[in-house]
Amino acid sequence: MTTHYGARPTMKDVAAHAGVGLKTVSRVVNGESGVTPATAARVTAAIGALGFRRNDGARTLRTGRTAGVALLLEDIADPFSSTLSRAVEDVARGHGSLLFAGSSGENPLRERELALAFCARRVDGLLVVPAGEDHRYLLPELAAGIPVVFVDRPARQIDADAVLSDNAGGAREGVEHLIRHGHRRIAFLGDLPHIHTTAERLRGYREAMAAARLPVDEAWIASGPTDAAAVTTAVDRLTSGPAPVTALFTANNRITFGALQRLPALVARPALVGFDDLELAALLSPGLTVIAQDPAGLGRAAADLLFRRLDGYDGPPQRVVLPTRLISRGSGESAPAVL
Amino acid sequence: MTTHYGARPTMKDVAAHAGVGLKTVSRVVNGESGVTPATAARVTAAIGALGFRRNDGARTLRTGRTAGVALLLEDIADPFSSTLSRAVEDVARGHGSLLFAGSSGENPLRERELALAFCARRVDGLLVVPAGEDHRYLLPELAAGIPVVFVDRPARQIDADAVLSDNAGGAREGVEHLIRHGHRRIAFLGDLPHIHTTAERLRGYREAMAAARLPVDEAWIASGPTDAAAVTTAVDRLTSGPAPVTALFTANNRITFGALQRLPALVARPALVGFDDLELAALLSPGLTVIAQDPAGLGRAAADLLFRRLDGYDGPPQRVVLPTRLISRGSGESAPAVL
DNA sequence: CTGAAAGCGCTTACAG
DNA sequence: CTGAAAGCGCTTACAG
Repeated sequence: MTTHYGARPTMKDVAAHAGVGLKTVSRVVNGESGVTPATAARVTAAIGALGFRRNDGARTLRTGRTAGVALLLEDIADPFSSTLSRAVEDVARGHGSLLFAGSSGENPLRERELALAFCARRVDGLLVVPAGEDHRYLLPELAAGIPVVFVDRPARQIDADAVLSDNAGGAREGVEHLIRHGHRRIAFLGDLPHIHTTAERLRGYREAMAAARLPVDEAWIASGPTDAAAVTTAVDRLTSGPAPVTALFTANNRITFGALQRLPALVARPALVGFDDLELAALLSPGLTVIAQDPAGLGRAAADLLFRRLDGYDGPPQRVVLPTRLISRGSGESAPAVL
Repeated sequence: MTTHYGARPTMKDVAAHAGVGLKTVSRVVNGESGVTPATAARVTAAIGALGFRRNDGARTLRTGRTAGVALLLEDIADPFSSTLSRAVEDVARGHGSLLFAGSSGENPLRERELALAFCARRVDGLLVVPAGEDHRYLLPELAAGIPVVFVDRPARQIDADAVLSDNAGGAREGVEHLIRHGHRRIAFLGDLPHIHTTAERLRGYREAMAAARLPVDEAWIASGPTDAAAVTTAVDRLTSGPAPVTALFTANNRITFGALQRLPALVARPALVGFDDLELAALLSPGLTVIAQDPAGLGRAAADLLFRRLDGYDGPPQRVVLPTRLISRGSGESAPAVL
């Protein structure tokens, strides 16, 4: 090892060390044909001796392809996001591509900042679980040929590829399930109302209630922050008073989690169906009934679409919708405590 | 927008459009001083008109700093990994750095492949949850001044920074807890034995047993694959026969998860303490007693150390050990069913 | 089979 | 305050 601390050998150094031209080193490094075994051996030896590693940044500058894609999530620490992320990584790997990951934290400014930083790195493509309300800032990138696929929520103000869950259909199925078990007073607990998935799931809730000709008291709809304290407050309000609800539909995993924490403290435990599965759901008593999404499927479908675009597919923006799945485990099958 | 599909405007294009020199554009883009407001305005207008975005790859080539760090995990979909990842991301963000993430899948070849790919991108630094047995392949990178910090497990065959949990101490505390509640026949269920954390946790188990002068039957130690089927088999074997164990110490979250699935099927439910916390642990019946690690703390400490190195700190390789925490919730406090 | 020249899009040093 | 030249480490297109 003759490298100095902080200095990396370049192809030029390798060429000098091996006594060949720069282009010959390039050929060996890239496995191109047309180099005699003897020459190649000299180059290989020099590479080893100097600890040379090609600078892919320089390569990118010349070839234009980064071999990297970026994934923008709400929060990588959330199980939904991390499962999706892993699926994307696996697809990217199959295409020889590395993954940049960033968490927007549901902050539109941060989303934009991250997306543009990735674009400045000239990633080959972008996968975005959007937080923002306006994605026109991506127009120059799209015009420059960087494909962008939206995941979980569609783009706003621009027409772009999107891979989504059947949010309305899933919520409808969940609420129908509660109705089928005798519930008529059913609460909807959702995330912030402007979020696309919240709106869609609420739509599914309303559709199910309407289809069963059940009136909806607007007081049954709690859409807001999803921290434990907020959910506790909402659960307490909904399950108390003269005419409490007998069932809860919790519209995402954080809300379900919050509600589960609170339920044991209640006198009459309401039935519960949650949107999104939780890992230990089957081990609770009662088991947790959910509308399960397929985060890995979303990630795969989105990444597949992105790489098809990178391979030249040039059709109009697509919208892919993946089905959800009802999993009955007990919490959603109890009859109303009060009739 | 006058950009053509697939073509990105460069500083040269902006300069021509604004009727200024290249360097003036560079100054405006980078917010350097010494440009009249009028000139700056012309440049800014040209940037907007052309949809120009600086190519950070080209910038990197000249400056040598990538403003990106890489994080190599076992599996980003695992809650431990994803929480750690988010903490690293937050620290990186504070330093203006983006994050590359990759999952090695506990495969040494894949780890090496990913690490070298990140190095070829000339990331500023590397954070590694190692899967491999020999990290000498990183020597040229370290020599070139790329700092590498190992997380959760130390490097092998090289001397490098490492941020670890107190695995032996945590396991010892968990097993002592079971002993304190009357258990004498305690099983250890671990991951593959060659993994550093497995070995350390087993060491803690043996220390606790020895300190209490309890004999250890080697048949009580099951170290191997952590899939549900393997864990089920192990649990069944350990809890049956003429002299079953009365308590289980499950040495990571996947094993705890597998054991929890199986316990309801057993006649006599053994006590259980798991290493790593699970999200719904408090809602199970009985609640799950665990030795909790601090994955976010590990990520933060490792990232802090990495950025200190990037800021010039040049001390000898450090080893940081973070404490674990016993959380009693019920499953670890039941007395032996059989005495 | 081999290599010298030009250029990718920036920044660094320098000169006006 | 402004810009022309050189160069970062590679690959592309050519020539021998």
